Amino acid sequence: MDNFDFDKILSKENTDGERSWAGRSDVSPAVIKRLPRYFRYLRELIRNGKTRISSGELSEIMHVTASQIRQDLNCFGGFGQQGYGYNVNYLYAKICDILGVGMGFRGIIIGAGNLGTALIKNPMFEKRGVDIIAMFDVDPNIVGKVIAGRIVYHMDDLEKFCKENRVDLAVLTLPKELAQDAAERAVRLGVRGLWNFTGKEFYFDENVAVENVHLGDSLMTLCYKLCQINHRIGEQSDED
Amino acid sequence: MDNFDFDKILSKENTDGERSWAGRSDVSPAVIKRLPRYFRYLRELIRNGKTRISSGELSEIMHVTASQIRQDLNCFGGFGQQGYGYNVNYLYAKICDILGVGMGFRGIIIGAGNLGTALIKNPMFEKRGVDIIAMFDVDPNIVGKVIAGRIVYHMDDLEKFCKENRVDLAVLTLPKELAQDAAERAVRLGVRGLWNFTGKEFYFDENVAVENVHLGDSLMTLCYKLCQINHRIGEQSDED
DNA sequence: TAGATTGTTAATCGATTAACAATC
DNA sequence: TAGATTGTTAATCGATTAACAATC
Repeated sequence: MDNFDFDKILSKENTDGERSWAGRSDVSPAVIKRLPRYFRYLRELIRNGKTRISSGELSEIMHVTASQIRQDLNCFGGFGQQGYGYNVNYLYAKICDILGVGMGFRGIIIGAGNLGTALIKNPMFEKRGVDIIAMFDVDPNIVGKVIAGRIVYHMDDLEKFCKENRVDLAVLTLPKELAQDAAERAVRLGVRGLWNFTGKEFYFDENVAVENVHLGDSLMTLCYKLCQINHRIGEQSDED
Repeated sequence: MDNFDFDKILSKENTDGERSWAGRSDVSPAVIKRLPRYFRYLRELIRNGKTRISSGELSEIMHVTASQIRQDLNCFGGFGQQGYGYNVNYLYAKICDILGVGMGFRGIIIGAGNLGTALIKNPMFEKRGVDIIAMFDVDPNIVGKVIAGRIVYHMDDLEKFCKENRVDLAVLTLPKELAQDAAERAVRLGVRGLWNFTGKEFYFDENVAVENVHLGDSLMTLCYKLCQINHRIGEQSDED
């Protein structure tokens, strides 16, 4: 059950013969932002052998309203069936289609330090159908190594590599100071997606997709919540 | 200029004598989510020696509307001055206060693998005033080591450590399978904040702050954007 | 058919933007 | 004073929730 073949679900009857939603949607950002979470929970359901689910049931598991789930899923057409609910496999296949899982995107990781290594060792990429085909670094102690099956090339070979291999996206896990240069080189070589962990925020033109990840922002949100809790608890004990 | 003393700004006239906002605010989630970004940009301005800024100028740098900036900053009272703009140091100090920078939160990292190591080697924690005082792991090859100045203890010593040291938050960078147990133990020991990278989503009671980080969601958002771009570009060449 | 559950509309709620009076 | 820029209100926009008719 644990090594469930998710790819099979994508290549089966669930997708055959139907027009793909990939890239076509004109859906609100709020909905799009929630889709990856549906993806995760649907995989979990599939792994647990669940084949059908109602919006009510899913709402309990995911801690959102059933109304929102129905509204969200309906943006892309009727995935469900009245009186029955949703077919889990079918729904999973649809969401994968919308999000580009199965598009066969290929990526490279620039910066093979701890963060780059942590990411490549995580099954995250495979699960989402992204194939990381190489890593790059400048450190002579790292260049030439093989990490999780990927060769670490020297940054000097970036141009050569990108000309010989189609690269759709680059994961930027290198130091901030080198980030701008690396990003610009990658984009010049035709890379259209940047997953950016460097802390710098990049703004390219509309033909380059950028995801700026700021872990520090998340840490601050946690600290904010901690303040709220501490404050509330402090107040309570004041009242004693 | 690069090793600017940000702490000095927090301890100076900017905070003295005024009632702290920490924990007191009743502000919309949308605003709170944006504050860490202001924090980053304000630091950048300070590092560049800028002492005053208008909402218009900041809006250009941050790619948001000036109106939103004024609205956001006003949730906490008048930080600015008509005809002048905002004092950068003062604004920085205020936002730090709201977000709990300077509260002296202390944390531990549970899981000293590549991700835990990547995080501790990043200046992120210091910048936000969070003091990571120890790391924990179960791997005998890692336990006993010192990473970025922090001793890696065995998980068996978690109880002992938490009883001898106040621990406000725990960073969970350990494998999914061990996550639930580690989280519950930490909470039982009085830890009130969990920065959770394990992929599992935790729901504790209202007295435990949890930030569930899902890097895969961010990767999927990138893939979605890539699909959109590919689709648009594909359409254009169809029209030729 | 009866029961269940979606699809979809309408109502509510919240967040963003625009505009300008207040004021430094 | 004149110019600049905030603070704040009102208008717009978008997202969420509630409700129920359609339908499996």
